[in-house]
Amino acid sequence: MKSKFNDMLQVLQEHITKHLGKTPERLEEVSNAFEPLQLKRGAFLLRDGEICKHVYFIVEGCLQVFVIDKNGNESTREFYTEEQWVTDIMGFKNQQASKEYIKCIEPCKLLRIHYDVFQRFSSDIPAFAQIYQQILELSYSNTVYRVNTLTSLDALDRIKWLMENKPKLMTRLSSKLIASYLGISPETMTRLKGKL
Amino acid sequence: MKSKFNDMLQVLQEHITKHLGKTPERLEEVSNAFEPLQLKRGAFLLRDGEICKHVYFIVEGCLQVFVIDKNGNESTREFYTEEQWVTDIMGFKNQQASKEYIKCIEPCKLLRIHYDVFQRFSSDIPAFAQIYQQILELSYSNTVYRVNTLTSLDALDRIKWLMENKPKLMTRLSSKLIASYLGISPETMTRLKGKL
DNA sequence: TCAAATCATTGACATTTATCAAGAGTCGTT
DNA sequence: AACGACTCTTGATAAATGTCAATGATTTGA
Repeated sequence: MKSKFNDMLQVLQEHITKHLGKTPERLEEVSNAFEPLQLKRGAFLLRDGEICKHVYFIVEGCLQVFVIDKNGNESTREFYTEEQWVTDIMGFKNQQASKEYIKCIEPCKLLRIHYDVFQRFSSDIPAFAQIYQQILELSYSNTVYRVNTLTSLDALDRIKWLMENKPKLMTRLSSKLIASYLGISPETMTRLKGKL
Repeated sequence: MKSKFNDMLQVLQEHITKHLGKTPERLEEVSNAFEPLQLKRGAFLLRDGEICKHVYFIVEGCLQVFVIDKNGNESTREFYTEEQWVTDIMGFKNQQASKEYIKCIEPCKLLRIHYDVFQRFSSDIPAFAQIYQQILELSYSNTVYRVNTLTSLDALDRIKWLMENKPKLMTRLSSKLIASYLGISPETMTRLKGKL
């Protein structure tokens, strides 16, 4: 369906324009380099050991990035939703095997750009490099906060932190997923919710 | 002492050249924008609530970046040593109050560059922007690993992880500091070391 | 080199959190 | 609408980790 694809591209274009503060040169060329992707709940974009070939832009839906520990439990590093960018950054940059999984936890509409094109745009189009750097800075900053909450807060305070800082995730996601994000078991999650 | 300052600048220049893969243009101009700094063990570069005005390059010594939790305990986000860059990235970029402390845990020789100069170089000198991006990617990647180890490993496995991945820190730092980095109490650290 | 401060270790105990199991509820798919 | 799969909750118990206190060792700065 051509019109749906165009709708998706428009979301991307507006996202880029908003973040850059102006309409960049070659916006059409850049957005046309993206490929649309519709995925069912449960589909994987990446598995442990695979090389991540794309950066994904989320038009609609929610993705979970996680690892699996020695007991087979999922530990979620991050959830990504509408108008966010997802990839395994170092695996992507160096084209090396990932240690993470990326999975759709809702039906998703995505746009993806291939490594080769990404690299070309990064060096050829300053506005593209600039957007990328902004995303990188924001991602880094989020992850820094995440480390600090994980090491300095107990389970109950981590739940409170999430409710205050990412309330939309709390309502959108299952308790089990939230628990895997906070580094606690689903049972503990249930019990602590009673103490709020 | 002029010659010591020159020695410090040379370390910086070699670091930049190595990471860029070539000697960049305007290297002298860039390195002369840095100010040398000698600090005693225990000195603070930044405290909670302050605005970080500089990016620091470590010529010699070790820095601790940490937060203080509600019980007054330090939680270390990261240690930085020779030839690494340190700042509170989002606070620096947006010139907003930091939530972290940055402290010398050894006598330190540092070079620092001021926010205004950093911004100017970032937009004027492509090689400078490129180095900055590399540092950002590496820092982000490290922090991602850190989140995954904190959520997916128990205390003993986190110690093992540190020994395998950052063995120099294990020998260089006190157990107390290591414990605050791993998110465990000093007593637990002592006990688990016996189980290795 | 010495005195003061900090650190590491150990024991006893408290607290937090995980694990296992079972039943009720919910959701998605057909 | 019904089936099956998954999720949530609760209880009982176990394991992991924290806290407090005391002692000896180590380090640091004067």
